[in-house]
Amino acid sequence: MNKNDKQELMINAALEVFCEKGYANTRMADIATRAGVSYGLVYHYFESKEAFFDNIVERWWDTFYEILEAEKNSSKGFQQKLENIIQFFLDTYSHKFNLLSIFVTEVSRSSLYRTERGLARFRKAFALFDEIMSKGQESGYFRSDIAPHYLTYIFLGAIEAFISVMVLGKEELTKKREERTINSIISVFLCGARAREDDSGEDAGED
Amino acid sequence: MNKNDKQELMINAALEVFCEKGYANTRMADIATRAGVSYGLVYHYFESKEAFFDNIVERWWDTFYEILEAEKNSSKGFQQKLENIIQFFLDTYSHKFNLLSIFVTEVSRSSLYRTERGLARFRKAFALFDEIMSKGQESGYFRSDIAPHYLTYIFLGAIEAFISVMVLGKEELTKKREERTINSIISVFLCGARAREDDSGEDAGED
Amino acid sequence: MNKNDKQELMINAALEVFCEKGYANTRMADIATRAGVSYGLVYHYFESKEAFFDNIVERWWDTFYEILEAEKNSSKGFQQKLENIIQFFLDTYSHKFNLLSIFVTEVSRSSLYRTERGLARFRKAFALFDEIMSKGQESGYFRSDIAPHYLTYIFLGAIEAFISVMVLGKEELTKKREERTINSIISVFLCGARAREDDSGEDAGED
Amino acid sequence: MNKNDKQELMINAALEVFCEKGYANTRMADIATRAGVSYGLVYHYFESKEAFFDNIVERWWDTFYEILEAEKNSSKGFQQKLENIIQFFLDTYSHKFNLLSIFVTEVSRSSLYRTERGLARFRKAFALFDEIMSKGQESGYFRSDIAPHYLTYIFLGAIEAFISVMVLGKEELTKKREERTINSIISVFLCGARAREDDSGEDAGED
DNA sequence: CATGAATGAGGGTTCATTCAT
DNA sequence: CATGAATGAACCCTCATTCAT
Repeated sequence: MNKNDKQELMINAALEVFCEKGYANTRMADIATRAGVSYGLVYHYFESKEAFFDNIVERWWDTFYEILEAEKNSSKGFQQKLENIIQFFLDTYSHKFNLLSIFVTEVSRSSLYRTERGLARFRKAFALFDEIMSKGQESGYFRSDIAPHYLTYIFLGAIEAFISVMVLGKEELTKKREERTINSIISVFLCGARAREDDSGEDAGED
Repeated sequence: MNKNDKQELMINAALEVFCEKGYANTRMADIATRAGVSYGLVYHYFESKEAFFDNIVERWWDTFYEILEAEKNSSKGFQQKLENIIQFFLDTYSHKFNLLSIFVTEVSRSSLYRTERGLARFRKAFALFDEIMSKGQESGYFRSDIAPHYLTYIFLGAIEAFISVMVLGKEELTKKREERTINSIISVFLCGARAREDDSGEDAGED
Repeated sequence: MNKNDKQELMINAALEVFCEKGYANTRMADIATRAGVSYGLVYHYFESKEAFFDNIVERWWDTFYEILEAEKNSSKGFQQKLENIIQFFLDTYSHKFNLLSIFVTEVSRSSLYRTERGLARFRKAFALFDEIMSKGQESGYFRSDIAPHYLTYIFLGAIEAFISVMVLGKEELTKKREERTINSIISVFLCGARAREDDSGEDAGED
Repeated sequence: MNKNDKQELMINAALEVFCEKGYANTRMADIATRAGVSYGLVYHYFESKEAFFDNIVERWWDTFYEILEAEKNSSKGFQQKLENIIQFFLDTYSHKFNLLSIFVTEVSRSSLYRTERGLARFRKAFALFDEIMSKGQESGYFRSDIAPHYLTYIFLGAIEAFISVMVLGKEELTKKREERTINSIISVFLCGARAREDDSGEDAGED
């Protein structure tokens, strides 16, 4: 078993334990035990508990930045971009539940995020998102009477609420539910929650 | 100084310290020192650190339930109800910043609330909100093709995002900003983020 | 309610609580609560927890000294003296269970009995007992080839074993059991546990 | 220094400190200091203060059970069995004074042993002893008109009284004193404290 | 690299005792 | 006398981190 294998083992163990018990209630010993490695070995790979946690969290942010960057630069329509971003969260929920759970329950709370570094991560994500929103406004797709970062708050806040509820309830995510989630967020975000004159219950079509 | 005064002193001290350092990094001694009382006295009034924190958190929930209950039963229009709820958060931000900050960074989504009791509090709030949304659908105000709790998620998620950003940035809340926040959330939630046919880009400055 | 009433209330409460929970696990607050008096009042009557306990224990010793003194000076036969002493323990078991229980489970163990004062109490009781045994030897009733304090140890040790078992088992003490206990101890102490030549399985207790 | 050495070091330190100060007045720090190890190491080997103490106490009981079992099964005469048991206590007094002292002052009759587990240990010892006494009765060696467990109480009570006095007085145990102790207990237990007809230190009828 | 024994600063909690009212 | 709020020294236990092997 080489270096990377062990490290991977520990990271997966950490994801599990941090997710189950939360950062504060997780002991380094728990991670070592779960990973099936010796106690002290954890410190060969990770500087400290905080650094370990940070390492994990950073992976989340990097993938998030990546998707945002990709969507920002993609030539797809704006609705598609937004759908893709929601889909990213749903995929993460399905395939990396622990990671997303940690993000939802620990990240904004962690003392890590009382640091300048933590805040910077949020800002970076928001900034990327703002660019998408701005472009959408410039292109005439989004209304321009709302500041782009306000649009960001509303859209991301909505996603986070859905994800939080799912995570806290450990709810199963079916294909059907995925669709409903995406459609609901997209439809309300784009067209609003008001009943329309001609409302007949149809879907929000666009692009 | 009577019993309630001392208790109030401690609660205010706790609000400050929990807000500044977070639950995990707050020592009971910090609270006692900040309150200007002796170490042991804290335990005269509060069973334990957790019970103390819970006591504080419960106050938040109770005021939240209260406003939700009030709006649910009020005969005002639905837009007004939603505006009042946002206003409640903004008022809390202005006048009870510490409390709201604790809610945002420690309670909402926190692993502290993986307990049945914590989840029950969320459920109760969501249930109250769902009733408002359902009524709005029944009355034809809100569109009916979206599940009422989905509307809840989107609306509350949006608010929470705004509040979180404000809290993390310790941003000052001017009257003007209050208005813009309310208008943005309400407007997007009700009418959507899409540019309208007759949209001419006016209104609501960015910044 | 006058001073002595309150004091009596507290002493009875203390007997109960010390007996139930042991010295170390008894809080002054427990005693006050049990006695139905206010927290601080205990300190008007008793210097400290240790002094309180000591006060209670002293009562035990004083009654014990009294009976020993009485039996020492009585003109009754030696067997009768011994029976009376056993009877004293059994009566105390019946009527002052808590007191005897505390003696059995706490006194020899207490840090109070690592003090010179505590040891002095034991010595005083042993000294009184030794006098009885010595007189019995002088009078030819007890064998003289065993040091009188050795006789004391054996006799008191036997009693204490019976009492300890009863206390730990919270066993009920019937009249019949009292008799059997007295007869057994007396009979074995006086005549030994060996089967006698003419042993035919008859009851314990000569005379 | 290997694992067992350290553990042994701590156990010996604990025996000393528990013996000197009693369970309640012993701090884990005392044990660590006495053993010359760091504070935290104690918890590396022992779950808790109580578990540590229990571990020590269990060793006592196990050696006691062992000797009782051995004597129960031995083919020696009953007097020899009883002598061996007394000898066991005296040997323990000489070579493991701390252990015996802890047993006498902290365990036997202690409220620590109000637990079912503690009582079970007593019962097991008594049961083993009862078997010896019963066999002695069946074989015609002991009188049969006394319940075997009553014989047990008297014999063990006598031993415990001797040991307690020795422990509390920290008395030195010479070979001569050992003999006298054994002879006294055995002689009185088997033959009684009454002066015999043919006693040459005799007489003076009484009663 | 790997192991797990060793360290020790902290922090929550208890509770005997004091004291103002 | 009575009350119970107030004090603060202990003390158990945890656990991140270090280090000898």
